[in-house]
Amino acid sequence: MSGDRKSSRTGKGRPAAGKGLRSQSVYRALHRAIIEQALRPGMKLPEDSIGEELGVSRTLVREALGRLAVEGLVELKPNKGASVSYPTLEEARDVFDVRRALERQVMQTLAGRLTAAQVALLEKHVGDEDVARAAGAEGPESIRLAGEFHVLLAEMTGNALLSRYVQELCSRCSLILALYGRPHSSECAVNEHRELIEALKGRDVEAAIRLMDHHLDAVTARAVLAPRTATELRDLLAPYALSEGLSPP
Amino acid sequence: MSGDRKSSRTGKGRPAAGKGLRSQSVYRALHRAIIEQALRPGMKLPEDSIGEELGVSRTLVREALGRLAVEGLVELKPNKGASVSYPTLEEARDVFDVRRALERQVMQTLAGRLTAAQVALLEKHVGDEDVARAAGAEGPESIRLAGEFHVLLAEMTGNALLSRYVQELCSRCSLILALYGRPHSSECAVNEHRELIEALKGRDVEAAIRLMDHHLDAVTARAVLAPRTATELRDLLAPYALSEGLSPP
DNA sequence: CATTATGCTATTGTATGCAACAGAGGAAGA
DNA sequence: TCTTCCTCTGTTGCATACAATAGCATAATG
Repeated sequence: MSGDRKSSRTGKGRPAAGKGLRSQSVYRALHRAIIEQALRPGMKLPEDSIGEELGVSRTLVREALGRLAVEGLVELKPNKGASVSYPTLEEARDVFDVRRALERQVMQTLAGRLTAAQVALLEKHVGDEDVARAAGAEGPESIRLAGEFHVLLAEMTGNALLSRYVQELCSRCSLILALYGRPHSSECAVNEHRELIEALKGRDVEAAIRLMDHHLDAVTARAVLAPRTATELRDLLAPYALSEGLSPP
Repeated sequence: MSGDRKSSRTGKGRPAAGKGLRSQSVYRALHRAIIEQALRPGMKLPEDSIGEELGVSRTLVREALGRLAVEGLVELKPNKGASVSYPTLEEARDVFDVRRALERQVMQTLAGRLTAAQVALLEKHVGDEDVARAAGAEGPESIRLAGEFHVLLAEMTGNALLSRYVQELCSRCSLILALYGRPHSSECAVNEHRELIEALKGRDVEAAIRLMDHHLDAVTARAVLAPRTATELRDLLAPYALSEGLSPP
């Protein structure tokens, strides 16, 4: 009953409910820049420079930064300005926990209710994922596409709010994977996405939910989220230690 | 393991991660005004007037409105300004669906892990709810307190993000209940909250989750969310028709 | 030499000014 | 009378200007 009640087309045409035209543009530009790691975590984001670079005033940059801060992609310290978020391991786990909860809801809503067109769209998307993985190895492009698959699913529920939240969470996950992800992190994700589609075709809701749980477990496991609470510096240096053949006691 | 890992005190001390000082004040003022229905749904919110009323410039009002828009409390149409959100029934259902998913996660995290202090805090809160219901009948105050109970629970998970989302959703639910709620809508909520606390004391996670599901079902049912998809005007006029003894064909 | 005081600079916080757009109301024409 | 166009007002979109704060370098002092 709720398979595609709104605009089911998951495409671009936003519901137009937004703010100023150019403000939105700045927001999107920064968003993409962060997700694709042109702007790396921790990097400072001065209003002046950005505005100058994008040809707009501080006002619009400020507005965009504010929104990005609400969504957790940038950190905004009073009188100290904005910087690209540098999520801690704790925050990373929080994000994944919430994401699991919401994606379960997605599966519950979608299982056994996908139209043929929707299935086709999803399959086309995993095709794109395959291409991206084959071509650009597993750069930011792969991470972005993997996230978009989940956003696509969420949008198909017809629940705009659910969709917005999943999108937000996927953005943050991109950041997190970029920070803590091991090389080859999105390696087998594509196959898992195919399995998800298969599960959704059937009517076994429980199975679909379990599969999504496993998928997200796998994604989490591929990141370095396994280590127990350790001081931030340790987390930061561990990869370098390993790559140099050093082993911390 | 994640019962109270951060600041466990659910009290006031915000993590200080915010923007300008006065901007925040404007935001909070408007937020409260909306939740407590001083500003009713659909009401226009001109930047000038509000700024004048609060003694600040349009800039800060604009910033606050932007944030409120992201959180779904105000609607922001380009070149037409802001107004208090007037959620449709569809949107209301969306909100409740997402809320259910997240509050399940809350129960799962919390069941059997509450400290004595946390239990005491929760019980004190339901006490306040009782007082409010007895005194002010069931005005906005009751609705606000009912929402705060759930926020309190979410904060006890130690998951800041989960907490933020639940807070956002509860705010929207306040709006929704104010719009579509029947009289006496929060009537038995207090007892249900007590039952939730009892369930959390035990270790039966499944039972706790089921109870929360039932509670939210009940809350939803108390609103007018039952009627099937109907034209907006109809929803709007139905209560008036009933109160006048008229029955639409 | 260490330490504290102090002015400078760079960046944010806030207010205001100007241009653009939407909508209401009236005037002109059919 | 009805329609159409136009002006006119109120409000937003965006840019700029000013005030305030943080951090740093430097200098003064024990």
